[in-house]
Order: sequence, then C-alpha cells, then structure tokens
Amino acid sequence: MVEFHVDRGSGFPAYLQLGQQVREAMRLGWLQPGDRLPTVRDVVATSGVNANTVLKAYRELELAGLVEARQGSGTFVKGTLGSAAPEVLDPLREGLAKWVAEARSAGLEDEDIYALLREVLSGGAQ
Amino acid sequence: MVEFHVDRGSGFPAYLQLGQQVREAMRLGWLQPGDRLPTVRDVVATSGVNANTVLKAYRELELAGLVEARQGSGTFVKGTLGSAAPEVLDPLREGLAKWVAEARSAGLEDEDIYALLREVLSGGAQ
Amino acid sequence: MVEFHVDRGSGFPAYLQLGQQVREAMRLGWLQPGDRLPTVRDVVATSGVNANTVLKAYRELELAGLVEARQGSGTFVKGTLGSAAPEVLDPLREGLAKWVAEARSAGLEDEDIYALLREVLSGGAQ
Amino acid sequence: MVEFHVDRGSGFPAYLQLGQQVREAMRLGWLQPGDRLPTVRDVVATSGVNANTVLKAYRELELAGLVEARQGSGTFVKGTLGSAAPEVLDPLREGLAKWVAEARSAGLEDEDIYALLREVLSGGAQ
DNA sequence: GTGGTCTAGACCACC
DNA sequence: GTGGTCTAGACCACA
Repeated sequence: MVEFHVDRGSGFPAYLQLGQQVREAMRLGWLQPGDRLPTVRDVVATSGVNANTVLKAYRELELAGLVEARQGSGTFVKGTLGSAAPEVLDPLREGLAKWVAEARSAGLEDEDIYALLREVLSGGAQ
Repeated sequence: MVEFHVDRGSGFPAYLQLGQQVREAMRLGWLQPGDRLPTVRDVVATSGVNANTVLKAYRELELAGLVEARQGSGTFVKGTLGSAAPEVLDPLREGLAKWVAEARSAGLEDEDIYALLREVLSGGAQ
Repeated sequence: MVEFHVDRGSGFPAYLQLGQQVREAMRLGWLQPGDRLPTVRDVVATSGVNANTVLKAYRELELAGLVEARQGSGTFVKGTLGSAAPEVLDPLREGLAKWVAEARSAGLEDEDIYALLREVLSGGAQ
Repeated sequence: MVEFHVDRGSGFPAYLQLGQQVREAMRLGWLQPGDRLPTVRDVVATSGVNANTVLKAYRELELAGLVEARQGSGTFVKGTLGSAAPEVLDPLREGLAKWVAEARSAGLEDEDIYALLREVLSGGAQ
C-alpha cells in the first residue's frame, strides 16, 4: 500500500506532490494496474491534506488515463508507466544505492546528489 | 554563465524554479562566491518570465544569504552551498554517469531514474 | 462577448453547463481562436456561480486543448470545434428556424422538439 | 419497449438520464399511459446501473405524477407529456429528418446541430 | 462509505 | 487585476 507524504510550505503544490507520488509508485512497480489507490479519506487522514486537494490530484491522474475512479468503490490504477520489470530494476537499485553510499560518505547532501543527477541526465553543462 | 530554463505550465512556480536553479549551480560549482548572476533583464529575455518574478527569486536568495544585490552593478553570489570540492565531485559524477548509462540501456526513462533515486535516498521502502 | 447562463437546481453540474456553453459558442463561431473568455470574476458576477466552479470549467477546457489560461491576462480560445463556416451555417439556421416555427405552431413544446431531434439524430427507433 | 442507455463518466447523474429517457419516450409516444416500464432488474442488467439508482429515478417520476408503481406488478405510465399526436408528429419528424440530412451533408456534427437548435430555440443571439 | 459537486473565502503567482 | 491553490465543510450520487 502506498502512503503519501506531503510537504506543505515548500511552495510545491500539494496536489502535484500527490500526483507525482502516484506516478513514481507506478514506475517502481508499487502500484500495478488494478490496484486500488488509498481512498480520499485515507489520504486526508494520512497526509493532513484537504479532501478536495486529493480529489484534484486523482482527477488529473484520471484525465491522464492512469487511474479510473469508480463511484462507491474507489480509485483504481488503469494504465502503466515505465516499462521496467523488477528483475531489471533490482540490480540497478542496488548499484545506485552503492553509489549513494559513496557520495554520502564523501560529504554530499541529498540536494547535492539531486543536483548531480540532474546535471548528468541533462547531458553535462547544458 | 548560468542560463535559466523555466517550465511554465508545469504548476511549479516560476520563481521557485529560478531559485532552485541558482542553488543547484552553486552546489555544482558553476556559481562561485563573487560570481555575478545574470541580470534581471537577461533572465527575462532568456526565459520569458516577467521581471517581477525574477526579482522575487533574487530577493529570496538574498534573504537566504546566498547572494547579494549591489545597486547598479548586479547580483553576486555571496555564500556557499554544498561542501563538495571539484576533486570530490568529479569522480562521483563519473561514477553516476556510468550508472545512468547502464540504467538507460536497460530501458529506464529519466522519470524512472528520478523515482529510483528518491526511493534509495529515502531509505528503501520508505 | 459570450454570456453564461447557469441553471442551478437542475441537477446538471454547473461546471459542465459552463463548459458546454463555451463549446457551443465555439461551434457557432461566437468564440474564435484568440478570443478571450469572460474573466472568472465576470462569470461569477454574471451567473452567480462560485469562482472555483468557473475555474474548474476553464481548467477542463484547457486540458481538452480548447483554451489557454495566461496568468495575469485571461483565458483565451486556442483550438477550434466544429468546422462549419458562417456561409454554411446561416442558411441551415434559417431552415431550422422555419421548421421550429412549424413545430411550435403545431403545439410542440421545446422539450418535444429536443426529443424529436434526439430521435432523428440517433437514427429512428434505436 | 424502451431501453435505457446510461452514459457513465459524462458527469451527468445517472438517475437524471433515466428520468429524461422516460420523459422523452412519453413525448414521442413510445410510452403510453398504461404501458409498463422496464423492471428495475431489467434496467440494472441493461444499463449497468445500480438498482438504487433506478429506484430513485422511478420514484422521482412517480412524484412528478408521470408513473405509478404497483406493488408486485411493476411501474406503469400514468400521465402524459407533450400534446403531440402521431398524425402531427410524423410529418414534423420527416421535415426534421430532411433538414438533418442537409446539415450533415454540409459537414455538421451532431454537436453542431444541437448547438444550432439551442440557438434557434432560445431566440437567436440570446 | 465511496467519489464528486459546490460554496465561501483566504492567500499566492504573475502581468 | 488576472488565473490558481488550498482549505473547511455541506451536501449529493452511487454501490
């Protein structure tokens, strides 16, 4: 089961954070087609966000074709995102974890790590 | 010289994007204490954002003690962010680039990679 | 300029009524690409609907690619809907008006007329 | 026999769709006083809607004096709607069908046609 | 009890 | 002054 964590006061809209977390869970295989998302009320209880904010996040996922809301029964994962199978992801995750350990022991903070990744992904100096 | 890229319509506030990009450039050593930030006018021309938005971003960086506005001459980097020296960053960047190459050849998209990193940084299953 | 009329208490969601009216105005050529929709505040004043309801309608039109919201300046028609040129529409409208006059003088109410049209469009008995 | 078609996900409440379809069938003479409506069970099977939703639709029609529920035997049309006799309706239907054929061959979509009719019924520019 | 609609109002981002 | 975000809470449609 996915649990959401909303960082309020970061300026980052709460409904976007929720949407992103669903997308990431789908990419990582935590959410598979047919799985039910936490109910709106669950998310409200868990994350402290208002119900309408959750609804908005779910509605946008629905419009994106990723989930499907069924009145009275819940919201369900419909589409897929990211093609990576666990057999592929697991060794990569392991390799990345090793690299992260190195980076941290060299004194890098998480923000440094994100910055480095963005640099590398965007192909150097950009 | 740093060049800003603002993604409008992503829901992510423009002034936060600018601030984040300055911070990342500082972390990666692209911006060093004493360096001058692009002028507001430059950023407007480059990114299509309104001047007030740029001013707001710079003002917040100044309040954070990271930059200093000098009337008539521009805005200059004052503080530092991230403790990593180039001698430390370079081999890490290289290691990361190698891992990214692997991940991509395994079919992962950039979003998959970000998701994996977030997972690893947050300590596994979260 | 388009003016909205929202029928509250019909059970028909207000935001759908607004969306439909924009779409119809586009079909009839009352709204052309580049035209500005009434501001959210205008609609609130005109129709008595809440601002968020209007925003929701406009956001859905934007997601459908029909309009574009520009912060600080308004919401503008972007796409097109219905290919009918005025030269084509005008004679048809005239013919229809004539038929409507007949139907009404035969005692039909508007609801009868809608029912008839729906029957004819759906191809008879269906 | 009337057959219901409920469009879920249109935002239009299912019970209103059912009610409207009964009303239209009455206006067009498909349902006459004394006729029996489909059983709730039939509608559930046909339209995929929940039984309570059908019951709610029938209850509202009953409150409007249009139908009458007889315990154990079904729901029957009681009142009338629309004053048009078949001798009146048929030629009008024919005239409308001719107009619709014209409109379609001019490239109009059904939505265009509905928009035009609404415009004409509401008396022009509204 | 599920998702959905609407409201009223505060506050923010942007021009 | 423009659109947008978020909240709190009432109420509805549906299973």
